Amino acid sequence: MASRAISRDSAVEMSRFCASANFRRAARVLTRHYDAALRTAGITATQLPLLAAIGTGTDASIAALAEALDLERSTVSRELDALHRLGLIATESGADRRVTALKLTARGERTLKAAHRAWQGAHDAIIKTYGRQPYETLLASTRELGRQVKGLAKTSRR
Amino acid sequence: MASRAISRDSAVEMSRFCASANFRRAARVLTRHYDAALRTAGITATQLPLLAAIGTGTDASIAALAEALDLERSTVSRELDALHRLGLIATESGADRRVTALKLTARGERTLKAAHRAWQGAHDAIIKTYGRQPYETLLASTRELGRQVKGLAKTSRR
DNA sequence: CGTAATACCGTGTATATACACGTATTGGTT
DNA sequence: AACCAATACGTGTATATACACGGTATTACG
Repeated sequence: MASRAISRDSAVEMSRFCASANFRRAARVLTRHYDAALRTAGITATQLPLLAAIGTGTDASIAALAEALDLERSTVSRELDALHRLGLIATESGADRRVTALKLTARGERTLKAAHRAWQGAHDAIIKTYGRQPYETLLASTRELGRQVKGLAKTSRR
Repeated sequence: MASRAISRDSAVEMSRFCASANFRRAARVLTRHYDAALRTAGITATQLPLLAAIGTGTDASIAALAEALDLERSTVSRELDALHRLGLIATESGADRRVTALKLTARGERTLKAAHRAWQGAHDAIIKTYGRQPYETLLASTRELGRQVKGLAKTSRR
């Protein structure tokens, strides 16, 4: 039947070219790779970007982290709960009592260092296989795509 | 303090170059983009690849889908539960009574068609902004990275 | 044949993520 | 000073994802 065939072609097209599907898939594979390496440090591949962002020393509020990482604020909120339970971060409330100022604890600093060693190994393995230059190109392109798609949402919302 | 500065540098390095962090982030942005478009079709950007894979007509078992999409079998299992509850797929058990043979229902076919229209809009918006050729290059590179990282896991497991 | 290895699958549990909604705080207007 | 819009945050609820574990069916092989 023709209609069945058309449906099949659409299915194949989406399977091959869907950006969401393909990037999610790559993200899953990569996350497993880093998770395996980070297990020794006691954190996950999802927690690392948050810990690292706080570790950069730049003023970190929940909203700022959400913006920097393209995460929902509520998601950041819950991730930070986990890091807090692990004793890796501390919260302070400054002048503006709405904002939660975040910083690493001593334990958080140590964990971040251990995580960096583990991360480096996982990273090097990828670079060795895929090549440094191609990797940097791919990373830059991926960032650019993200920026543009994010822009689409903003303009279409008007 | 030197140690503090080193920690900060590591943090910046990981924030910028971590493949997991960067690809997850892109995936989040992309998923929101497609989710918004797919809402009219009544499915999510995560369900679409599964529905599409089943819709290609190729023999689909849970293990086969997991392999094709780099998903855990248990995750596929639960996703399919959702699609089943929505009345979009049907399960049959064939000769080998271990495997669950999957196919779309009539409603599933209709939903897949509607989803394709919505998907096409979201896809076109991306292509128009990012460019067809660059997009295809980026997609191919992303797939290749995924393949290689997956390979790393296999060899290191020996 | 019968048993051991293997393959397919579901459930328990934990983390990751989003959206909708409500609450508290702040800054500017009248 | 009273008020209101904007800002920063948390909770409720649902989906997405993984790993560990256990159960059932199939295959391989001695």
